[in-house]
Amino acid sequence: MLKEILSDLLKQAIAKAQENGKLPIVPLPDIVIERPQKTEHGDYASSISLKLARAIGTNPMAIAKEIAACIPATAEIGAVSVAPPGFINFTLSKTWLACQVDNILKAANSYGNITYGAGKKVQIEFVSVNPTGPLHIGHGRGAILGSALANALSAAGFNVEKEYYVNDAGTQIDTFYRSLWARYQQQFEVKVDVPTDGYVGAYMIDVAKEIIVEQGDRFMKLPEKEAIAALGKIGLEKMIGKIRADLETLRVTFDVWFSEKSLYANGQYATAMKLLRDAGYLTEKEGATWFVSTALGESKDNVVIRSDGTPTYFAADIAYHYNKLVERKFDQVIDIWGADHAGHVSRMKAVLTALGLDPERLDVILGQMVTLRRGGELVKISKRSGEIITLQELVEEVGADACRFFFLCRSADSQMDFDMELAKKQSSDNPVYYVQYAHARISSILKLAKEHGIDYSQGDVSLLCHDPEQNLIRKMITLPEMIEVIAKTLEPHHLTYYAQDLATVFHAFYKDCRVMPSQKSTAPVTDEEMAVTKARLKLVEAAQTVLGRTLNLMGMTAPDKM
RNA sequence: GCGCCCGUAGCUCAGCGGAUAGAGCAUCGGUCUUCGAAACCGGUGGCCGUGGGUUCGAAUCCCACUGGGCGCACCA
Repeated sequence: MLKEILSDLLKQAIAKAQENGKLPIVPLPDIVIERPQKTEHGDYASSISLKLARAIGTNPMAIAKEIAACIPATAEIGAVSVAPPGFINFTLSKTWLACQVDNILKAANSYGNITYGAGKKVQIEFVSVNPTGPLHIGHGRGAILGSALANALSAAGFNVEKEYYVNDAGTQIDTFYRSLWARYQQQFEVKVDVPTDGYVGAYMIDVAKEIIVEQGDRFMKLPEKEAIAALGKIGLEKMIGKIRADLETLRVTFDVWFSEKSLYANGQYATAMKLLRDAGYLTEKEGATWFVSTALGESKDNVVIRSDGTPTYFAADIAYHYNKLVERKFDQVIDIWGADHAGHVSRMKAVLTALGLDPERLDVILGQMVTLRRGGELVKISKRSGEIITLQELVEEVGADACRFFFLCRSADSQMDFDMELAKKQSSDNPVYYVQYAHARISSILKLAKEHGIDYSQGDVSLLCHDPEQNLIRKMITLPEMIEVIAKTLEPHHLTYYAQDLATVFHAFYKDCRVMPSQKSTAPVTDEEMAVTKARLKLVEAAQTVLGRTLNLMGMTAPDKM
């Protein structure tokens, strides 16, 4: 990647300057290559001389000049300059930039892929909502974050597995079973109430009705205990099926649906608990078993096994993470949780330490709360009043593409407003359409070229030397850098900004540079004009590749027409 | 009380140690006889919550304060 090439060049230049006695030998700080905000400062810059100035004790401008003088000429660099207070600025070579168009076309849909991840096994676990109710909009944010991050990490060279942890054990499942049994009986005019702690939502009635359509009243004839278990199991499958279908309409899919129950069946729960006990991190208190998190600097201990002998959610999660890191040997595990689970993070990390694992192997991304609005008006999403807007309703109203873009365009750790009115607008106000429109425009140019039978495969990219063309190429070649940033920070929101920037430079190019020869003109097309057309068609196709890839990473469609 | 996240343009938010702080929307004004005007160009608009500190250099790092959100169960 360019940044590495430049930082290597600087390293060599400094070494050379030191050999020549132009610079004293001092310990080298990290060489950071950054992108200047102002275009007149070039494409890349380094402040290395400002940092060296401290150690050397002379003025940074002089140091910068010495270093710059030792930078050898390379294909990539067009110019090196020094600017106060001591920056070394690099401008990319015009011919090198133009050549990148051919590289992009050659790489096609793999353009942007990098080797940063080195094939490391990464698991991203997200959504993982209890299968006891429908997904709401907050879950949508986690779903999109996870699926886009997975795409980006794959592009960054990681071996990624997406997982949904199904909480199919524990008290909430028992409650779900009893609630469903009540709704089922009600369909047969039995006077029973949904348990007071139960799930009262109308969707439970729908599930009960569905089961009756498929299986009739056969559960009414079973002993109650048996009926609850059998009915519940079917209901649970149906709920999971609904969740899966909801997510699929958002183009969110998983490689593994992992059952919590399986941790008890295969003995891994017991193994994890034994490891903690042997390491001295479990203690009995008030009839329950506690994880002694205070021994690891936490503010309080946590119950792992209740006094009635049942494991808590925390205990299951301990076994689950033991399974991920020890049994399945993921190099890195990323959990995406809602902000309401923030308190769970440090506990979970403490558990890993207690199990003798490196807590750095676990990253937790907390998606902050989402508020819904229509234009200026807040949409209440109170569970109690039953006004809750489900994820399904949101997707139906605004569409999967807009949903994905809007959930993605804010960093996970800031709360977000989701404006349904804006997301639905089919106009320039809406960034979703702005980006997709650029793609459609490109398709339409390429279609026109095809209709005219123009074969541009031999187009000469060195003709692409005008500013609008070069600026477009400049933006395109930062795709790999952007992917690396996401891999390092686990912040997929950069995708949306990149997509908008790319669309902007494309539209600017389109305005300034005509691609196809004018159809209205009566004069015959000259050879020079045709050569430019062919070069620009290559550029346009490359732009489509990069924009399409970006949309693809966001999980959005790249339409040929709108 | 303790912990985590946030406070940047009228609004929604990027930027998270570098050069004159950015985008979209809103607002004001320009641009269609030629590849899609769902587009482009320009103007207005900022004590980057407040106060200290570190640094050659701070919106960015540290401390205190302040406003908002979320946690602090033998719930998940």
